[in-house]
Amino acid sequence: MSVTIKDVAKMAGVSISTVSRVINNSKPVSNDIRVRVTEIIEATNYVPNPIARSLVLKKSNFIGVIVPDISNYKIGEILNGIEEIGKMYDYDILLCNSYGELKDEIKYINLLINKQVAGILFVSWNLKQEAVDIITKSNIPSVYVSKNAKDFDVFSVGIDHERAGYDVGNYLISKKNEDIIFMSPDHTSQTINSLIIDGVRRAFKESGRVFEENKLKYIKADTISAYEFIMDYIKSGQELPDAFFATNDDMAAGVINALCDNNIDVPKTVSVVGYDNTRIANIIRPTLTTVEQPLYDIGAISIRILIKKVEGFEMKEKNITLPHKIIERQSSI
Amino acid sequence: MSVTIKDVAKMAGVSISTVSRVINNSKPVSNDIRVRVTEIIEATNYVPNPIARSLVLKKSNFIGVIVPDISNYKIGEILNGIEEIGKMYDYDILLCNSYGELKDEIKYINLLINKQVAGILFVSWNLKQEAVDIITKSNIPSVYVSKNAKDFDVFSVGIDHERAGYDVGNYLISKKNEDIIFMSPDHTSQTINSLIIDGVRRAFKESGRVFEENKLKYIKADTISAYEFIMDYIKSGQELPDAFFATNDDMAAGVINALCDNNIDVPKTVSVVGYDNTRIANIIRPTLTTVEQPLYDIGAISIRILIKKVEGFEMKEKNITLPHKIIERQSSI
DNA sequence: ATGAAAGCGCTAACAG
DNA sequence: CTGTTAGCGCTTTCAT
Repeated sequence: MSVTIKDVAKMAGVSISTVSRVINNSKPVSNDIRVRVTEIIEATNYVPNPIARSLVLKKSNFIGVIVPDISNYKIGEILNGIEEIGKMYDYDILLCNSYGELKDEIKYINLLINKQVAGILFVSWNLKQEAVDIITKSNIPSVYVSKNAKDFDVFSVGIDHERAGYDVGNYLISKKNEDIIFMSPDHTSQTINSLIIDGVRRAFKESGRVFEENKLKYIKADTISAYEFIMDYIKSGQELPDAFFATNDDMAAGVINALCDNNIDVPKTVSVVGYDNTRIANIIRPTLTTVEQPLYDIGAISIRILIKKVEGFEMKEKNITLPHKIIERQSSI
Repeated sequence: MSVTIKDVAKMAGVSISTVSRVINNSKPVSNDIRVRVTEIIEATNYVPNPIARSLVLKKSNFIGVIVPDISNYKIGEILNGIEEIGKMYDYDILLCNSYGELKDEIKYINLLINKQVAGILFVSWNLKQEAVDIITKSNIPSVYVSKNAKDFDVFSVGIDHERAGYDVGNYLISKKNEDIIFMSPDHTSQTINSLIIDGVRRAFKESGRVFEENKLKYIKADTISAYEFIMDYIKSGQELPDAFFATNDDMAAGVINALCDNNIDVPKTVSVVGYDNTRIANIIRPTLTTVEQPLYDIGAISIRILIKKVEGFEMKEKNITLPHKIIERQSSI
């Protein structure tokens, strides 16, 4: 059915080795033969069978990408970068969705190793030693995207969440907010959220403030939960703080909605700051001050590094930190 | 390095064909041998090399998925369904992002054919004959997800946008909205948007109303453009309609924001209805009445059908239409 | 510079 | 039921 190297060889009146040589430029071939073979390749639309090639080379041009949730906005942006740059360098993306479960992460790592992917790009909410170990042992080049990747001896790309938290802390302080309430979905260490809060703590410390632990509230990471938290807060009759800082935009949106539903002026009475700069930040009223991460670039750079590693370049820098940015909008003053 | 079928055969003291037979259950094998081989396979952690298998079978267990935009919310949800069900049946997803460009769609189709994927799942905003032709000619099983897939002789999964538009039309009419303005991003035929509007037209016709073409406004499909359209509309002093229907939630959000910024009560003065039921619909105030599509299911069912085709089942129904639903929220009354 | 031949790991006749 | 053998399409020694 489709044309093979044999067909090309026959048509050109040469051996298949010669055809292989002109395809891969692996050994000198006399000029007239090279031209003839090339012509035939073009005429027949011949494309080498990548599977056969993989079999003998023991290496595919697949890059296995494991992500924790395809439909997540942030992951989607990162994947856009990965896919675009990957294709640019002629690598194909083998996509695995782990749903953030270590069990599935490991399952997919093994699957990718078995498929002899050229490289593994591992995106995780929370990197675990076990996953790193399996990948490392396989000797397959790998790059990690995870907020805690720097805790491991691996190549990684990301932003400095502690620093971002620090920046938000300083921003809030500079705006003369005395009483600030922090909303974060969890208190286990090593999550993005706790890194952000760590940064805030540092900002507080540096400006001689005390970070009161009871100002840190653990709320589920969605709009509804944040909304209800604020409703309860108001109902309880406690005094409002000068500002709320939620570690993701969804929560911040819930805060704004609850405040507005109680006719509390945002930002005049209370400022609200989010994190992630999702589409919602621009749509909600008042629009949301938040922290932007270069998601597309995280994807693009991580795969670029991975491909360099795959192709044998020595990389010096192991951890690439990309810049974040506070986007100031209407919700803070 | 890794253990092959040869190693297993040697260890079991049988031929490689026998090992192959127990792996694939392709031919009867005596029980004791089967047990012995199985034990060795487990002990050695042997996994057949999928590349070698693909080479001889001329067929991989990859399913090529071409999507128009990974980071798009709707695509992400569909991909979730595709990935999850695909993995469940042991197929791997080869992801290609076409950015909706026919040129790239074709490039990736050819790439997937060359990779000998087992099947192609083609997701497109707007299916073109040329793409269909190439896939069809390759004889690779395929399933399409595109609002205009039904215009071609292919297997497809989706919702009936015309019918959804019809339902929205009837919904709006039943709510006693006399004057309605429709906002849609384009007027080229065969887009989702025009299908929706076609449905509205039918609803109008059936209830004896005239669909006035000047009530249909072509606006760019983003929040800002819709916002500005409404601002201009109000500034121009024209009378407000009873309702706005935008063919996506982002636009509807812009409408709501503009209306609210002008102190126009939604829904008491004007109702607003969107389309897609994105996260924004629940976050914006007032929350948005909109049309929900079963995105995850579209992905899940389309790949399920594709896999059945790949595995040789005869499918009778070519076009699967999944149910949509109007989600009534605060923005309409 | 070129060709013949071996072999990557596996499946599928074919023979027994 | 089991083993032998011939490839799948390609790369890569090893000769020439």
